[in-house]
Amino acid sequence: MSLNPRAEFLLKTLIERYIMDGQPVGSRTLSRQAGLTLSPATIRNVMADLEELGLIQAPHTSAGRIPTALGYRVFVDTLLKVRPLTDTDVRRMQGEFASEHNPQQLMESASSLLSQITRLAGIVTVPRQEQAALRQIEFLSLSVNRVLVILVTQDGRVHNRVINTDRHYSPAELVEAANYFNQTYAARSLSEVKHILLGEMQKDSEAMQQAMATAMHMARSLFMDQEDTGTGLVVSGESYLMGFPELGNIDKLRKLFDAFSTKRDLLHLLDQSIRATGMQIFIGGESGYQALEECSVVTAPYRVDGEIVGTLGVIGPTRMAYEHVIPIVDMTARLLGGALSSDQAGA
Amino acid sequence: MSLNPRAEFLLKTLIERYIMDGQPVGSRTLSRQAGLTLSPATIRNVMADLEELGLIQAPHTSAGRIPTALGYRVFVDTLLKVRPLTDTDVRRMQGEFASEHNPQQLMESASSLLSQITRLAGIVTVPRQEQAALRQIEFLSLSVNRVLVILVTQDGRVHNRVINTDRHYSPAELVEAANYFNQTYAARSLSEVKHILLGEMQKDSEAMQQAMATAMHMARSLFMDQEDTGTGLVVSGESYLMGFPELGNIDKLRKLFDAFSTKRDLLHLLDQSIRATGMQIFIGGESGYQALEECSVVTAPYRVDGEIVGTLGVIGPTRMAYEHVIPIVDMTARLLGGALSSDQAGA
DNA sequence: TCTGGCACTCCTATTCTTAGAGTGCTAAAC
DNA sequence: GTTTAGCACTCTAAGAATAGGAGTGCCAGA
Repeated sequence: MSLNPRAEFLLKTLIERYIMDGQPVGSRTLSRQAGLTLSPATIRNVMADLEELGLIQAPHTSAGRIPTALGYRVFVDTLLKVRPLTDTDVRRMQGEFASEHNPQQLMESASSLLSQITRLAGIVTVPRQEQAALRQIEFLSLSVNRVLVILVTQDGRVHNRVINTDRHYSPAELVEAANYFNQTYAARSLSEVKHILLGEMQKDSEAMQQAMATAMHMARSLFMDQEDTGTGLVVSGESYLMGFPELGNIDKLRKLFDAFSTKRDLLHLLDQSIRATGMQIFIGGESGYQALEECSVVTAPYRVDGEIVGTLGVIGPTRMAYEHVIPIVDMTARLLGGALSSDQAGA
Repeated sequence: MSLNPRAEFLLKTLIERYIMDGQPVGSRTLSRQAGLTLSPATIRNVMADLEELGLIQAPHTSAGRIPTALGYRVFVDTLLKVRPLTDTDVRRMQGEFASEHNPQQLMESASSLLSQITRLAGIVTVPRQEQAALRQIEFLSLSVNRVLVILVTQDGRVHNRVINTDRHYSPAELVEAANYFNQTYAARSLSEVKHILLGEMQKDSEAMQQAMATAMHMARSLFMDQEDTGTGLVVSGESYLMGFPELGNIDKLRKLFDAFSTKRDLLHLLDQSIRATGMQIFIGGESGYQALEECSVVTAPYRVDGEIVGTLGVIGPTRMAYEHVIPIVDMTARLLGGALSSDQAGA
């Protein structure tokens, strides 16, 4: 695909214009917008070329042109110059995070910050419990045969789970078991712990000391019993999406909202992007999910102490102001990561 | 307002018909629907009377009639015969609750059950922490000056809060403090505890024994620091609302969704209904919230061990199938209450 | 008190028309 | 060779006109 500079410039201008007002862009408009001393006729020739290349298309014979998904792709990958955030912006965003310490709330702040600034739907994946490292575990006797397990992970989140036991455990037993657990498994990831436990449990339980046996028993109920309860996804500002005419069709909106409700598809998509180390942009159908047909998703992973633990980003119509959105998503990822890390370091 | 039986019957039939297909009902249609041997002309006379009374209205000169809010009110209060749920239905609903024990998940099940069955938006208020009685409290040292407080309320919910302390507390101190707390305040409501604490703290702290002092210190941070974190409202199935043509206007939908997002107004409304002991139905503007303009809200409080602790219900267009919705909301409230109570009793 | 009939109103859907925007092509100008 | 002006053509969006239909209110007679 060889584009001469003029064609590139015109493509860029056309897309920027289209992002601005959502109307198909005609040759006359473009010739004015571009600021070049070229007549509409010349522009038309270039536009015909761009159409040939599949970068733009005409909704119908006598409308202007709109970018195709491929056009956006080229735009985003090679033509777009993001404008860095001003210091004021950064400080304002920092302010939003400064007041929070609770990890869950930090994620909610991040999500609502994203949606408020970009006026799109903000999404933040909560770190997978599996990947999080264990910091501390405690067992509390709730009643005769119910034990509350409190599990604190390295990222500072606290998880509760009530497990039903088949006999009564005394508080002393539970404390001992927790101590054993904390000594043996601290700083390992939960999936690792699970794995080791599976091995340990093969061994003859007769040989176990009491604390260890109790711990094993708790662990079995804890890890084998059930999946993580949370949906692992924080979403805010969905209703902003209703403002966009290209999503005006109730049916499309509905699909989108169902995706937010079920959250499964979204999590899938975001799981993909957690593997990438940097910003990712899914344009239109690229994501492979029907509900996101006319939407783009801009994501960035965030790190806690250097380790990627989750992803955040926004969902909006393909026609979104990428040059604004991208630095905001990027900065939010940094800030959230920073807040979670320092939060932890400061502990 | 004196309605003769025939007029009542016709009003009932008209509303039922309108709820069915959403079209204004004309005299001819009504005369057929009602199954009475009355000519359309006669019906028209009756309809004119009903219009005079403000129970129905004509959208324009030559359309049929549709019910007014007042009409719905009369319908719901005096004409409606709810059809009880079949045993099969009840059993199926019970099934949904049987698999869950965690209170938070029970509420989510209730909400999604409501929305799935009624195809409207389901809402469940989480019991206010303030009202819940304290069952157990524990303090866990997370790091030098951070303590994790675990608070278990009578309804079985577990709350975490991390508090920053100004000095380090040893595990032993924390255990002692927790013991003191549990002995002194168990089974009192959180607001009561807060109140008592305020009193205690007036006393000369010199006179306090160590455990008590530590407990007081924790308590101050715990209760004075911050509001409850959760939004206290579980919502599901919002997207069902997009299917209704009367909410087809994107702007109206948007308002509604914003109400779901902010949740404050909804909580207000539901707070009202928590004071009523039985089912409540808000029709259209009655609720006083603009976002609920063309919506009705059907709510029922649910009880845990005889005590009303929260409300649940559905939100849908005024034209909803009340005779279906009402028993479902009622039953869900019973089941949720039951599940939470027995869950507790069985502990 | 109920009913049939009739004139009237208003909405809805359809068709037709028009104005405007934009294109592609060709031939001339640079 | 590239750019431009001109022109015929296409398609849409919006408005005007029209017809059909549903439903009403009222009156007079059963």
